[in-house]
Amino acid sequence: MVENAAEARRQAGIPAHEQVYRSLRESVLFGTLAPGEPVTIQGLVERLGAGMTPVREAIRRLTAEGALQALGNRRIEVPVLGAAAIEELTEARLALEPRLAMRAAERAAPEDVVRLSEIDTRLDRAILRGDIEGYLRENHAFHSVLNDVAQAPVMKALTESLWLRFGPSLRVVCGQMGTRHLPDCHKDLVRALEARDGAAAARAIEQDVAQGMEMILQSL
Amino acid sequence: MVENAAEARRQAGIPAHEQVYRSLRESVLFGTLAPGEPVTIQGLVERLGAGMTPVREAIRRLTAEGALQALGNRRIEVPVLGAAAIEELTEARLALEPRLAMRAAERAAPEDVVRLSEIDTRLDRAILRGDIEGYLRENHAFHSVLNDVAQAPVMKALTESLWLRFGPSLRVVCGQMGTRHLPDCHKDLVRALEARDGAAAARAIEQDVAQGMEMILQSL
DNA sequence: CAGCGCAACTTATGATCAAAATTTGGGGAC
DNA sequence: GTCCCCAAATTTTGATCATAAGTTGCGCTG
Repeated sequence: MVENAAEARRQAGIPAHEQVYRSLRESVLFGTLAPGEPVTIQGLVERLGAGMTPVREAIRRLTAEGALQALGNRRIEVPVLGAAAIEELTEARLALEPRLAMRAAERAAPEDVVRLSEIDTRLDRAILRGDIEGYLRENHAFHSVLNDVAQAPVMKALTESLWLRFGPSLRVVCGQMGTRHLPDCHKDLVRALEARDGAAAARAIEQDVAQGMEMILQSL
Repeated sequence: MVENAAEARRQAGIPAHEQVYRSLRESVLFGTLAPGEPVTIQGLVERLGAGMTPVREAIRRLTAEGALQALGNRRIEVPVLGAAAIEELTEARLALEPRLAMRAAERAAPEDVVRLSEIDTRLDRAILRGDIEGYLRENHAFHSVLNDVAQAPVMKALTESLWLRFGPSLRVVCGQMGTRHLPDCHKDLVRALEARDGAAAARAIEQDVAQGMEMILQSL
């Protein structure tokens, strides 16, 4: 990940701070940034070949979104979640995501259902393959598309903030336990969308959230 | 608000970007920043007597929190809320704030109740006085303390993001309608906390949210 | 009303200063 | 003589600024 300088330049038009933001965000969700890992400005400047100001802005943004945590001492790290934090995240997810699923069920067009099915297929393959990053990416994509269909940009943004918070912990859990035993209530959800059954969609997501977060909680 | 340079320097130890952030945040919640108003970096540099980098960081942070909106064209403004946005904000608030109130009721110490009562007293006085900024500040303080008592930092952060989003619109409404007819279910809430009745606390907040947001919705 | 140029603003860099962490070295205790 | 602890020096990292370079939008001219 050192040759990104050239890659970054390639995407001209997109400001550097945005590129750094996306890159860092991916690292939090799917990459190698572990809970408790320190994030330094200068480290990112070197790793991404960007200037200080864009890196700085990206870090502030991700800190505001809860993906990073500013320690008092001008130091920044990936937050370490305790049991209380995970329980709170679960409660917050249960407050928001079933509502989004319900809205999605009321608004889903057939092509949306197709898109979600395709993602779920890829997700299953990633699980069988034991591909952790693939699982994380497709799982996130599934929920992201679902929340797009809900047409609720604010609640989607809040939910994304929650995902950024438990992302690193989820990745650790997957690394420990492999991709077997992962929750997958997506089939139920797709069926609920097809049937335009909001309540069923909400229940499916509720299951998915509860199982996923329980797994994180179990592994301390 | 031009002499803030000296004032800012006085608060040494707190980084400039943090000071700019707080100042700008106050402007969004209680100040004179109206929906649709453009926010320029240079304007803030001059107004606050700060450098570009700290201003830039503060803006990114507030943009991530939804207080500001980045238009595509490198322009930033205070978001203008339509009916759909207000309805979504209402749904999001109803998803989160009653839960926080319930948690607060389960955890409130007597001194917390006292603190909230005091704020509510000042709030009533501000209403009688017709002091809009005072109302906005005390109202926010009331809910902020309540959400602190709930001991749920993540859900509190999400809720703050919602307040930042409707803050400017609420202020406009108050300017149009004065401080009469403002919702105040805080007495019910304080009683519920005293009785440690979580369900009653949730109902009180639900009322408060519904009435307040309805008022914003009514005035377009 | 199309094209052009100006003015305002944004983006990004690198330098500079300050603060925190880490290393290093010396002195004392056992 | 060895080990440990504390303090000074070094190094790493963060914060801020001044400025150069690049966009955007607006108004003006033809």
